Amino acid sequence: MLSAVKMEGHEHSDWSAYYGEPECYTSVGNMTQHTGLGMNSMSTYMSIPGMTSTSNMTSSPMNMSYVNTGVNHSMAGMSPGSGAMHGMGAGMAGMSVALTPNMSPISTQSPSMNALTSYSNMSAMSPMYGQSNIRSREPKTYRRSYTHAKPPYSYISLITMALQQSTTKMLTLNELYQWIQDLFPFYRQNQQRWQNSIRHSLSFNDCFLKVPRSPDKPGKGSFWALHPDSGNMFENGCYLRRQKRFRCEKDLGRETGRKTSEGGPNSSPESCNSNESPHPTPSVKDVKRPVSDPKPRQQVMSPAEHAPTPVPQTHHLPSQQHSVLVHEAHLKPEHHYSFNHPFSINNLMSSEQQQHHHKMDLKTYEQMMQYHGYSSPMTGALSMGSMSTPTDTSYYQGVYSRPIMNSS
DNA sequence: TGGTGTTTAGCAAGGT
DNA sequence: ACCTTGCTAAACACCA
Repeated sequence: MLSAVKMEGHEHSDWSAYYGEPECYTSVGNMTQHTGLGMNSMSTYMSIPGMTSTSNMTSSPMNMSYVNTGVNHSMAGMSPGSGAMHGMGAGMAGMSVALTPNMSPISTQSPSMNALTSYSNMSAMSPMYGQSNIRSREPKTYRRSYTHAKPPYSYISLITMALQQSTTKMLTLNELYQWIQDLFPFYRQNQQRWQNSIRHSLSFNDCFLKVPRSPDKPGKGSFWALHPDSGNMFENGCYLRRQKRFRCEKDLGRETGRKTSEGGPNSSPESCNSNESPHPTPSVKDVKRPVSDPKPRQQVMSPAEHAPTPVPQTHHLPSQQHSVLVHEAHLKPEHHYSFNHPFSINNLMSSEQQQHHHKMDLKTYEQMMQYHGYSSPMTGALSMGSMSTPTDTSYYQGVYSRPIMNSS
């Protein structure tokens, strides 16, 4: 299963270079101290001696622990009884089960802290996270900065997650940057490198659509959204690697003669967008893509063609564009994030946050659907919990027991 | 001028 | 071996 996942293998040297000290990349469902909700699932991305991915994945109710094998270091960073885990409440019972016996000191003594502990390292690298009160104890336990731990997600995954987490399902490039950096401190370094890759991914992959800004929302850069048909890119909600690359259906029809998946002489400008939007008028920019381009840029939605939506926005993005996406998402419901795969975004984000935003989005969605004359229940892009702003989504803040939103 | 967006190219890794 | 996916670098154009 995980063998199908490319685990940043080319960066193995990077990993091993960091393995001098404990390291554990973990994503958890909910780390807030006030609730046990959402702890039924969790994913761990850690390097643990003597652990194999297969051995981990079998017995765990969470179905996985992502483990780097062959790494010889201790779990010192997950020191049992660490004060960093103060306030971590119940509801994390499922976590310890996923750990192998050699992690028993942790799991037995404090099951609720297993996968969290090492993530506390991240508080050391950012003033923002360093403010966490749970960080105040045993500082020397957290020596290794998590900026070194590259998330197991591909850039496409990260973009997809960010977009899906967005209330409006659209983000500007800068917001994407911010979301990724907020969630993964690894990406606070070498920005030129990965941001270039992000831009490349956005432009290159059919699954991402560029949504121009509306005239009343001037600013730099367009919005980026997920293609409404791209819902199956990450089967079972696993964001590690796409099962299959999404390509525009119309392009696919023309790409029979394409030599490789990356480019072809047959991507005509009028494909793809023409029937996905009720008003298929591509912007000027999108019709200029060369014939050999792998991804014709006609997929851009023109904001002027979409009726404004009198829906209260929980995000700062243009409402009419939001409505467009919701509309299209409604036509092509996405289900891929309804799964609870360990590497799904559901596990990356606080489930409580998701629930909260789910409610918000549901309300918004219903209003929107009313406006547009739709009446179907929420099954599309808004069906997943979403976040208002990237700053709200900081995974680590959730880890650090920061009271999140509705702590009722 | 810097950010954004597009395109090309090379490479690595995994799957068939 | 070949194909596909993903990452990275780089060049270039456009625009606020």
